[in-house]
This record gives sequence, structure tokens and C-alpha cells, in this order.
Amino acid sequence: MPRHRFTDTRGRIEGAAVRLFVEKGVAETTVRDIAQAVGISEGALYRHFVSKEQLVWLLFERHYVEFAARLTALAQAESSTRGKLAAMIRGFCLAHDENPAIFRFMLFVQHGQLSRLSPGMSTPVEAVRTVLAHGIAAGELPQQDADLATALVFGVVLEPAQFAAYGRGTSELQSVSERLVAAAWAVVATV
Amino acid sequence: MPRHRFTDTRGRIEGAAVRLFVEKGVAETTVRDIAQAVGISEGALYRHFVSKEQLVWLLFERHYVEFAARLTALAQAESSTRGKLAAMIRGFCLAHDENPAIFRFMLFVQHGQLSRLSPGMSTPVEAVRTVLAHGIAAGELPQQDADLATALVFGVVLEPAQFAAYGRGTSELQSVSERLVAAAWAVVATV
Amino acid sequence: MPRHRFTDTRGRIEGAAVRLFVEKGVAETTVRDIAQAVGISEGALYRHFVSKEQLVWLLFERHYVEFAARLTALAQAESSTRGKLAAMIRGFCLAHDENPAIFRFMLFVQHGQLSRLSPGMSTPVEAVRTVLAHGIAAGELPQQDADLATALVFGVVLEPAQFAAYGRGTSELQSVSERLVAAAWAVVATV
Amino acid sequence: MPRHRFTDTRGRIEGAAVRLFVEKGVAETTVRDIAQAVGISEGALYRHFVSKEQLVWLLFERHYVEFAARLTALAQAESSTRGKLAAMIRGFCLAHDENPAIFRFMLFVQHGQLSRLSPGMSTPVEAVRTVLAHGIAAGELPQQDADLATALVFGVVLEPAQFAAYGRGTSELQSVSERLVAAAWAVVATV
DNA sequence: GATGAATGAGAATTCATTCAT
DNA sequence: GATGAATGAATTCTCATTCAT
Repeated sequence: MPRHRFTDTRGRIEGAAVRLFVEKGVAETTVRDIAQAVGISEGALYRHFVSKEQLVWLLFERHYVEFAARLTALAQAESSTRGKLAAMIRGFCLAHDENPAIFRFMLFVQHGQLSRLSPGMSTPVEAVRTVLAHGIAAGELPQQDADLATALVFGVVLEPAQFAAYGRGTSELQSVSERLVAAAWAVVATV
Repeated sequence: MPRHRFTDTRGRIEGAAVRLFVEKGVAETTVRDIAQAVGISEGALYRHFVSKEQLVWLLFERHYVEFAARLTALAQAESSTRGKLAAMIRGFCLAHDENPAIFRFMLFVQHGQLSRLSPGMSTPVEAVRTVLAHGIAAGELPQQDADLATALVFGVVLEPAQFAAYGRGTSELQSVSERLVAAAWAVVATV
Repeated sequence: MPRHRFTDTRGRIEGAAVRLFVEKGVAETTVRDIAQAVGISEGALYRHFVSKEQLVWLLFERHYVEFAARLTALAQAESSTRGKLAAMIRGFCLAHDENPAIFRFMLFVQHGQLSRLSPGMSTPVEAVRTVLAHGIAAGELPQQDADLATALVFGVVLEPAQFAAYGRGTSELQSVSERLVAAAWAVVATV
Repeated sequence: MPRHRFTDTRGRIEGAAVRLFVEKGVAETTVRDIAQAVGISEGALYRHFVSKEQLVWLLFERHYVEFAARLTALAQAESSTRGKLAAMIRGFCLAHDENPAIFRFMLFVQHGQLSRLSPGMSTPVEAVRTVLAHGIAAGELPQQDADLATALVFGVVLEPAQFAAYGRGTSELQSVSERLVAAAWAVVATV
């Protein structure tokens, strides 16, 4: 029975950490920053996390894997390549708007975490690439390099998110999700 | 203009710094790392740069401004919006292939520097946005939000560069530049 | 006298502490280490001991005093100096083999504690020294410095224990106790 | 050219460290303690040593190996086992009196460094054991376990050193070296 | 211009101890 | 008696920067 049954210190640490990592960068965020944001001592953090490094990795890995699964599920609910791609793009927009900090942390701030992913692990990149590669093989998309196609789709959805973070354009993506769906399709259908 | 024709310590510092900043991140690169890469002492670095911060800023600002000017010049040499955009995309690819480290440093690594740009300063973003806004005003492009259009164009060119950096797809962009030109056009012409 | 016949948490703490102190050193053993070894929480330890320091002192002092008394009793049961010394050496060997961890803790690990002993307190060193000093005074041993003689006797019995701890020679001392008796006698009889 | 050509900061750090390690123990000596004793900042220490751990190891290993070589050389200059042993005992006494702090650090304070010695490395223990084993094989000493004989010889010389450190008996060993030589011989000749 | 030892302000981490439950 | 989160002081170590030579 925790001292404060309803405080959820661990969750508050995670929230503060993601927010600070996005705001200032991982290296620029000190353990003290996080502790102060949560309102606990620095030492207390170490009851919940082994190290700052582990905290970064945990946050990244969990959200990255969850988001990959989410994208995959969205794609599987559709039958056509176009439908799958559209569903995924909308999934990106939704995820961004639900929690822009986590979205940005996972997709921009990574801080070298990508190289720690174990080879077989499913990632958002793999999720999108799988759909596109199948679409190309099935003739639903023109013949093209699947990696490049994947990069273009990611660019179409990530760069508006990046712009949003810098105050250019809308701060939420769902209002432009159909535009992004159209752009993503255009980019892979037009070779 | 090198200080000493054959040593050009300053240039070697800049080169090593950009490379290390891109490889490991700015915060993760120590002054000692840079000095060792160049083969000089740490103290000697301060003959050439006031501080690490100033070095980062100098590198960023110079290349960012130069690149903006380059893009603007490329656009001005063309008359149609389509021509201008195509020229700029090819300019992106060329700049990337000339020096991927500088390209990445300027467009990915530097985010902390963006806020230091003085308001009126011309940037790559402004260069592209200007062309697109004119195209929209002139009816050469469908009515749309210029910021979003700019983001999409940037996504189309930056994400393949990002993928290249992670070893996905080609390492140079010029081989796919016409594909990127087509994608960029598709993304702004298809609303 | 155990507090609870079947749990005896206090005894288990003491046992685990001695073992860990010997294995890793006092400073290197954390309260958490001890608590984990016993299977209780860190806080619970403080129900039984005021502080880590007090635990160390308690363990040391109790065993040190007990062992001194034991040696004295063994000596008193003999009449000749040779008999007294032999009995004490056998007592060392027996004590070592009964519980090598306590033996080592008391005689090797504790050096910081020695200075806390109150001046008049009887110690193993005093026990041996008393016997030797009497033997010298009574002419049963050649004239010599009693402190040095005591040191030599201790060396003869402690160093084999030290070697045993490092896996050199036998792990128990009783199998060589007569050899040690002979060596101890040789060392004080041969000047 | 060092800033202070004649300051020998590194040597002063080593001296202060050995002294403090012996006085207070390795774990109880902080990097700050050492820095203050030398009169430099904590950070400055790290220009000379990679870590506290490395400093401990360096000090231990260097002196341990040197002392082993010294003992071996002393033994080799003699022909009989008795002569070799006597020379080594005198070598122990000399080394102790030259620098009691280093002697104690190397032979008592070790702090787990012993386990880091590479298997083939020559040590003081090996030096003594080799002489004794040869003496036994050559019939110059009675048949006996060489490890136990080595332990006894070490006990005869180390325990007086230990007593000296605690203020019992003489503070220097050379005044009793012939007594220790006799004791050492008695201990291995009397089985 | 160059060197590299030295500084001093943190940074991450550890740990004995406390205390609300 | 027991729990384990929390504290706060210390500890090891890092690093941009300075400066005597």
C-alpha cells in the first residue's frame, strides 16, 4: 500500500519527463529538473527508475512499440492499400493531438534510442513500410522503392507536426488530416 | 578565406565540430572531443572561438543563411512556380550530397538555435514559403494554407534525408531528386 | 534469547550482516543489502537496530568480548604456560571453524571499531598477552618483549585463517591446530 | 612543460591517497579528502587519474609487484633456504620502515584488489612460497604443506607490523628484524 | 598561437534514515 | 512490528572555461 495511494508518482515522473525532454532536449533536462517538476527530491526519482538513461529508454520504447501496434491494427481493419494508408495517417494525427509531447518525444527527440531497438521489433516505420510494400506488390501502387515511399509518407505527416511544434500552422493535426491523407496518397501514387 | 593557407585550423575545427555534432549530438559532444578530432589542445580552441555555444551558433547561422540565399537564388532563376519549386528541391538534394553533415546539422540537429534567429532573417523555410505563397496567389497552385504546403514540401525532402542518415534508402539524394520534385509538386498541387 | 521463537528476525539480521560485512566490507554493505538478505524491508531493520553503525559495533563488541572471555577461561583451565597457550590456540581454531564469518569479522574486518573499546575491556589480545607475560615473568619463557611475543602468536594463528579465506590451504583450522600450537610455542620459546 | 615544473602533482596525489587510505580506509576516503590533502580541486584529480577505483588499483598493483620483485631479488642473492628466508624477512622490515603507509596499504588495506591480480602475476606470497617449497623439496626444511608454511611466515612478519600500526610494540620493524628472522625459521623448521 | 593543468559549478547517483500508512 | 516511498546530504565524476608558461 503506497504512502499516498492516489498520487501515482511514477506516472507523474513520466509525464514531467516527456514534457521536459521535448521542451529542452534530453541532455539538457537534468534529473533535478524532473524532480522539481514533480515536486519530489532527486533521490526519490531513483526509487522509480534505475537511471535517467533507463527512464528515457523506457518512455521511448513503450510508446514507440505501442504506437507501432496501433498503426498496424488500424491498417489491418482496412482492406485496400489506400484505406490502410488513410487509416494510418489519421492514426498519426490522432496520436499527435492526444499527446503532442509524447508524439514529439517518440518521433523527434529519440536521442539515439533508435539504435537500441532490437532488430525484430515492430516500429511505426515498419508498420507503414509493410503496407506500402504490399500495395506495390499487389499493383495497387506503382512500382517504386518501398523505403523511399515510406520516407515520403513519414515526411508528409511528421513535418507538419514539426511545424506545429514551432508555432507554424495549426497546433493540432486532426483538422488537416484529410489533407495529409490526400498528400500521402499523392506522394506514393505519383511516381 | 583561410588564416594560414596550409593549416586552416579554424576550418578544421568547424569541420570536426559539425561532424561530431551530427554523430553524437551537440550536448553530447565535448570541447575535448572536438580538440582531439582536430589534433589540438582544448585551450587552443578558444583562440578561434569564444565559446562552444558561439561555435554552434556560428556554424548554424552561417550555413542556414547561406543555404537560404542559395534557395532564393535558385528560385529567382526560374519563372514558373513549378520551375522554382523544382529548382529548390534539386538545390536541397545537391546541398545534402555536397556535405551531408552540414545539411543534417543545419536542418535536424540545431533546433535549439532556431529561436535565436532574428525575426526578419531569411531562412530556407521562408524561401520555400515565399515561392509557394506566390504560386497560390498567382493561381498556379490551388488555394491552400501556405504554411501547411511548406511543411509538406519540407517533409518530402527532409524525411528521405533522415532515412538516408539511418541507412534506409540511398545515401545520396540526387539520384532520387526527380522523384522528390514530382512528390513535392504532387503534394502542393493535390488538395 | 530469541524474541519470537521461530522468527528471530534480529538473529537473522545479525547473521546476514556479519556475512555481508565479511564478504564485501562494512562500508560496501548497504542497509538495503542486509534487508534484502534477510527478506525484510529497510525500514524494518530500524525496529531492531538504532543505526548501521550501532549494528556493526554491537556485533563486534559482543563477539570480541565473548571470545576474549572464552580464551581466558581456556587458559585458566591449564596450569603451565605451554598448556595455556596450547589451549588458546585450539580455542582460536575451534572458534574459526564454528563460524568463520564471525571470526573474520571480529579479527580482520573491524579495525575501525578497535578504538571504541573502553580501555579496561578484556580483549583476545589481552588474554594472550597476559598468559605470555606471566610465562616470561615465571621463567617458563625466555626473557622477551611481551607485546612482540603476542603479535607473533597472533600472526601464527590469524594468517592461516586469512589464507583460508582466500582459498589458500585448508578452509578449517582444526585439522592443523597442533601444527599451529607447535608453531606458536616455537615462536615464543625461540628467541 | 608542466605549469609548475617541480610540483609533481601526480606524485603528491599518490602520497596523500596512500596515507589517507591507510588512515581511514579506502571506502571512507573521499576524492575530496585526497584533493584537499594535496591542495587542489577535485576536478583536477581527474586529469591525473581516471577514477578513484583506478587510483586504488594503480597504487596497489605497482607497489605489490615491485615488492614481489624486491623479495625475489633478495632471495636469489642467497644460496641456502635459511639465507633466502632471512633476507626476505629483513626485506619486509626494511620496506615497512621505509614507508609504513605503503606497506600497510599493500598488505592490509587491499580492499578487494587481490582478486584483480592476473593469475600469473608474481606476488610477495608467491615469492615466499617459492623459497619455502624449494627448501622443502631440497630437504632443507622438514616435509610440510608449503601454503601453511607460507602463511606462518607471513603471520610472523605482518602481525608485528599490524601491532605497530596500533601502537603496540615498536613502530619500526628493523630493530626486531633478527627476532623475526629467528621466529620465521623456527616456525617452518619446527613441525 | 599553443599547451594542458587547474578550476568551479553542476550532473547523476547512492544511501542511511525517517515516517505516514 | 512491517512497509517502502521520500528525504537530503554526500559522493563520484564531467566539462566549459581560464591561465601561467
